[in-house]
Order: sequence, then structure tokens, then C-alpha cells
Amino acid sequence: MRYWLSIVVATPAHSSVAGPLTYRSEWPLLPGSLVRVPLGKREVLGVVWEVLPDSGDLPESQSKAVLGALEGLAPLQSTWRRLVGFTANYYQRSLGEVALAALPPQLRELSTVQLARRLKRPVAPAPDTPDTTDLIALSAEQERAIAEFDADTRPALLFGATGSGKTEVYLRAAARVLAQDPTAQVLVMVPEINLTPQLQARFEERFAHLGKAQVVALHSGLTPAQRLKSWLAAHAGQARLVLGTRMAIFASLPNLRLIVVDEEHDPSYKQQEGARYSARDLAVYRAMLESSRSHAGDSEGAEASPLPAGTAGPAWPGRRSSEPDAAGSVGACRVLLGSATPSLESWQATVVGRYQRLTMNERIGGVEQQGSLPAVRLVDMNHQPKHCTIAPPLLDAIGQRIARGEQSLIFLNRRGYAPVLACHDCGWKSECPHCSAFRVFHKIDRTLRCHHCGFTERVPRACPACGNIDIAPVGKGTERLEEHIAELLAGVTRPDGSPLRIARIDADTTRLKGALESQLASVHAREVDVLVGTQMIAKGHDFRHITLVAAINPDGALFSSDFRAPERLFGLLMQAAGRAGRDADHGEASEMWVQTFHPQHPLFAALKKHDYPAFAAQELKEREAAGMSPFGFSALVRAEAREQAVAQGFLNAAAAVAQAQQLPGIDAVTPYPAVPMTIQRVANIERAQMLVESPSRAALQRFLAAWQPVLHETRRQAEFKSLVRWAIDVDPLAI
DNA sequence: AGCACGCCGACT
DNA sequence: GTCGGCGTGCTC
Repeated sequence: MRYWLSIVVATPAHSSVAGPLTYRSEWPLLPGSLVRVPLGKREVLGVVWEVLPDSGDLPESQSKAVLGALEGLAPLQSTWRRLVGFTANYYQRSLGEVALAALPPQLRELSTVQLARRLKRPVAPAPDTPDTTDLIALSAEQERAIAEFDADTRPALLFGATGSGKTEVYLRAAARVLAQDPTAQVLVMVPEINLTPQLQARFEERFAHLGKAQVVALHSGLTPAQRLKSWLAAHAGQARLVLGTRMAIFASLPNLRLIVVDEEHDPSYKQQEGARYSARDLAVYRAMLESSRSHAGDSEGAEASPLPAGTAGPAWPGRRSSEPDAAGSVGACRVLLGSATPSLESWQATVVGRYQRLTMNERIGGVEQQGSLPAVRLVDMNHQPKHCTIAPPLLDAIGQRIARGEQSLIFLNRRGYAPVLACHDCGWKSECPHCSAFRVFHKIDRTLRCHHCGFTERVPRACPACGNIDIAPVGKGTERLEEHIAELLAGVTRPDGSPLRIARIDADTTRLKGALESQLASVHAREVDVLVGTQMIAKGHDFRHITLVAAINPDGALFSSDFRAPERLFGLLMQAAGRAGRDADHGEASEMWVQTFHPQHPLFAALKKHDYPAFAAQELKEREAAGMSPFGFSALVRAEAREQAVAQGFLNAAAAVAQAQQLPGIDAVTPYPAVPMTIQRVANIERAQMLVESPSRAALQRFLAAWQPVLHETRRQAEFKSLVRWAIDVDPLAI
């Protein structure tokens, strides 16, 4: 017997073999089967996508035979294939690229023999440990959130203040799902920086009764062997709980019943290269797919046709009341997003009722602590001494904390000593020769470093342009701020008379493995009085003894060209405020200081009241008026070339063809003229981008699908031969 | 993307 | 005389 199979292999979107390829097989392989196939002179891994009725118009002599299947591996499920298919379509990449990138890299190299050996490894039996989940007392709010979650079927957004105990709700929801069905699997996704060994230990401890092998991690920090091991455990259904970063959204989970997305607003859920998917959006989509799959027979492959262009985006299509088998039934999969400062997209979905909103306002720890959110104090920098970095009242407040033996945390979102080095005589500035950006002065090793291309040189003794000795740093980074604070507080001592200690945490001080952990430990041990750092200290870390948090210069985000900057700033400041006052001893005295030239800005008014809903309402009104996300949809096409004119010319030429040919969707889509990117040149490559907007997600999708071949065609023209690369970013984070 | 084939410069 | 530069083209 002869079978014709459509098989997906790792082929990039811009090659002539972007789609699945047709192979022969003597065996009736099921869709989703992993196979080895010849491709050119190579032997590659492929995924059977469809069983074809015949060879199509492919001459039989040109078809090759499947070399073999990966024995012992169950076929990838139809929901997995549909998720991959949707991702490829929606984010404008080839099926093969997405499918193969979603599999562990080692699977591509492993011989059948090695694989068989791995699959044979015995699974550790579940230990005889009692389930301790129910022993932990929940707050009334936590109880209510779980009850409401259980009573609904929509995607849920857990809107919980810092310290309100969101993690316990995740654990409880996961525990229920796992207890109800002995084969159920749960996927818990966290942002990159949050996936620490400690968090993993917490999950392993809580689910110890399942056995250690049943809680696995899936992220890029694992060795290839560990990653394969976790993936195989998930694929075989042995792993009951998978804890991972954005890549984990593509894990093969045959019995997935719950997806948790912690800190759902976090930008690290958006992949920034290759297929630029949003793992949070795909989580919502995947839960929908898993809920609506047919349980009768998954392996028939009848539904393997790609999703039609213009399918609704990663958005839940309302309550699925029309499908009695889906919502509320045994096979349903829920999705639980959580954040103290949700993305405006998710928040808006709760406003219109597409998502369920679960609110937890209170910090856990008892009623007497209700005042423990820090008071926000705005410092109007218009009324402070000119050019001062730290306003005198803030400096006083820091001094008082030191005298009381309390810690302060100072934020400045700019590392290095000074962002620019300049000559006051001739006007020379420390521009990077390869990028359109200034090199940052790092005093510690006396270098000028470009934060975009990495180009590093020793600081010149004199101005390279005019020879003047008098070159000076302009502006302040964390390094200089640390030095500056040390000078300002020179006379201040700790309560026991010892000199005060200042520490700095940023990408430069934590480059070495373990450095961050040891520095955080010294903060916890109260060896540090004042901690200076970039936003990396705002996230996740619980500082018990910090009673003052200060943002030195947050104004940049208020008037940024990036429309999401205010949202990020608000989240960052809320998160930073959450760092303070978690210790019962100091709750009442905690303060968040914000230095600004715009104290009347509505963002700060909302921040003062710790009022995310007010901020969201205000911001959403502006987004709606401007037709921006979540009220409008956009994509960016980026192009890189040696010359800016080539990059822009390519984009404009492709857009002109789209207009001339009246591509599908064009009447509802606005392509803007190509512009240089904010950092126009990086490592001597000129970069341009074109924004494409539409009030309709479906129209934008239809347009992009039709436009892609035009972009390929345009690229082939002689005048654009020197184009280095181009790529589409659907739902970009920043414009 | 890989990995070929293919036609021009400095070396055992 | 060969090794090797990366330009162009193909992969069911």
C-alpha cells in the first residue's frame, strides 16, 4: 500500500518551499506523527500534517519516501497542530518554522536508538505524601476568587494587588484540577525573570504528593537534555504540572485542563524574534482550542486544514454556549491570567465581559495592615533647586530611614555612569560610530559602551575632536547616582554609628552567575541601607525592611512616542510601591516618592490612590480616541539594509503594489509611509519600519496574508538586492 | 535556513 | 597547480 503525506519541515517563510511537502510512505502514518524525511542532501525531522488522497500534481518520480517514524512517540494532538497552524497564520510565518521551533531541539538530532533508550527510563512512582493544599488557610478574597472562577467558563483575569496572594490562588486552582482528574495537566507560565529555582521549589513542594517527576520546568535556560526530558514527560502525560516561560505555550500536553499566566502584562511573553507570538494571547487561544476539541477520536486528522485567513485573532469568541460539549464539561480547559496591573487589552476584555474579572484588593496578613500600601508623595521638580538629581526633601527622608535602621530603594531606569560624555569646547559627544546612539560612560572600567551594538572603547583622555582635556559626563545613570548619593549622605551614619552602606543592582553588577542572588541576600540581611538600581529590582523581589521607594526620573515615559510607555510606567511604579511596606513593623510609615516635572499628570493622580482601574479607564479612553490597541489592530513591517533609502524604498514599494492591486482588506487597512526606526542605525545596519493599522483584526489578517507574497516579490527586484532582511511583527508591543 | 555548485585570489 | 572566498539556487 502506498500513502501520500503532507509533511511539515523546518523551512523559512521566504523560501520557495514555505508550505508542507509531499512524501510517500509504505505505512499509514497518523497526522501529528514525528518522522525523519530526506530534504535535499539532508535528513530532517518532520511532522505529518495531513494524509492526502493522492500525490496531487506532484510527479511521482519527484517524491521521496519517509525514512521512518520516531517510534514510541504518540502523534502530536490535533489541538497542538491547530495551535501551531494558527500561530503560523496569525504571525505570518511558515508552518514548518513554527512547528519545528516548538519542538525540543534535541529531538531533531536524536537517533531512534537513543530516543528509545530515553523513553524506556522508568518513571519514579508517586511518593506516599499527603496532599497538603487544603491545609493552607485562604483569605476571604482568595476563597471568593476561586469560587467565582469555578462558577464561570470564560478566560479569567485575576486582578490582585501586590501581596494579595495571587500565587496561592494559582496553586489552589491547579490542585483542584489535578485532584479532579488523575490524568489532567496544568500549564503555569511565568515571565522570564520570575522563573527562579525558588518558585520551582515552591511548586514542587506543594505538589510533592504527585512525585517530583510530575512537576517539570520548561524554559530556555535548561540544557538540551533537560529540555527534552521535560518535553517528553509532558508529551507522555507523565508531567502533571508544567512550569515554564513563553516557549512552554507550545508544549505538547495531551490532557491540558488549566493554563495559568502569571504577570500577564509582562512584555517577556511576546517573542521578539522569529515568529513574534504573544504567549499570553496564545494561552487564551489554546484554552479555547482545548475546550472545543472533539474527544471522540483525536487522531483522524480530518480537521487538519489550516485555519482560514481572517479567523478571529487570539480572542475568546464569547461563551461557547452553542457547543454543549465545550464549556463546563469534563474536557474543558480554563485559562487564568493574573496581574496587579493588567495589560489594557486584558482589562478591556473584562470591561466588555469577554473575560471574567476576579478582584483581590487586600494585602494578606490581617485587617490591621490595611493601611500598608505605601503613601505616594510627588515631588514637584519645578520647585526644587535647578539641576538637582535628588530633591532635598527626598534626601531628608532617606536620611531619616537610615537613622531608624530602615532601608530605601532608589530607581533610575538607566545604567552606567552617564548616558553621554561631551566636550564643552567643541560640542563633541560620545556617539557610537556604528549606531545612531550615544555610547554610555561606564566609570568603573573607564569605558564608553554602546548599549545597542556592544561596541566598547576606553574613555579618551582628551576630546577626540579638538584635544580639549575638559570632557565631562552629562546626565546620570545608576553608577553615578550611587556615587552622588554617597556624597550627599557622607555625614550620615547608621543607628549603631557604623558608616552607611549603599549598593547598586543593575545589569552591570549582576552579569556574573549568582551575583544577583548574593546581592539580594545582602539586602535581605540588612547589610545595605540604600539600594540603587534599574527596574530589575522592582520585579518580584520581596524586600521586608524597605520603607521608602523613590523613582528619580520617570517623566520620559509620560510623553514617549511609544504608546505603551505610560502603561509600563504605571505598572512599574505600582510594582515598586509594592516592594515597600510588606513588613508588619513598618507598614504605616512606608512611602513611595516620585520626582516629576508634571505632578498634575493623571497617571500620578491614579498612582497616589493605587487606583489601577482609574488609570486604565483614563488610558483606554485615549487609546479608543486614537484607534489604538485594544480598539484597533496593527502590524509593523521592519526592514534592514546598508542604506536607509533601500530599507524605506522596499517598504514603500511593497505598499504601493498593495494599493495598486487593491489587495484583500486594503479598504479597511491603512499602511503609513516607511520611517526610520527610533534607533535608526545599529551595528552599521540602517533600519526602517512601516506601520499598518486597521480597526478590524480580520481585515488586517486578510491583508497581511495577501501582502506577504508581494513583499517576497518586491525583495527580488534588483534595486532591493542589498536589503539585509525584513519581517512582520503582528500586534507589536512598541511602535 | 542549510547545503550545494560555481567561478576568481594567495598558498602548501 | 590547489584551497577557499561567498554569490545564486534548490530542497517534496
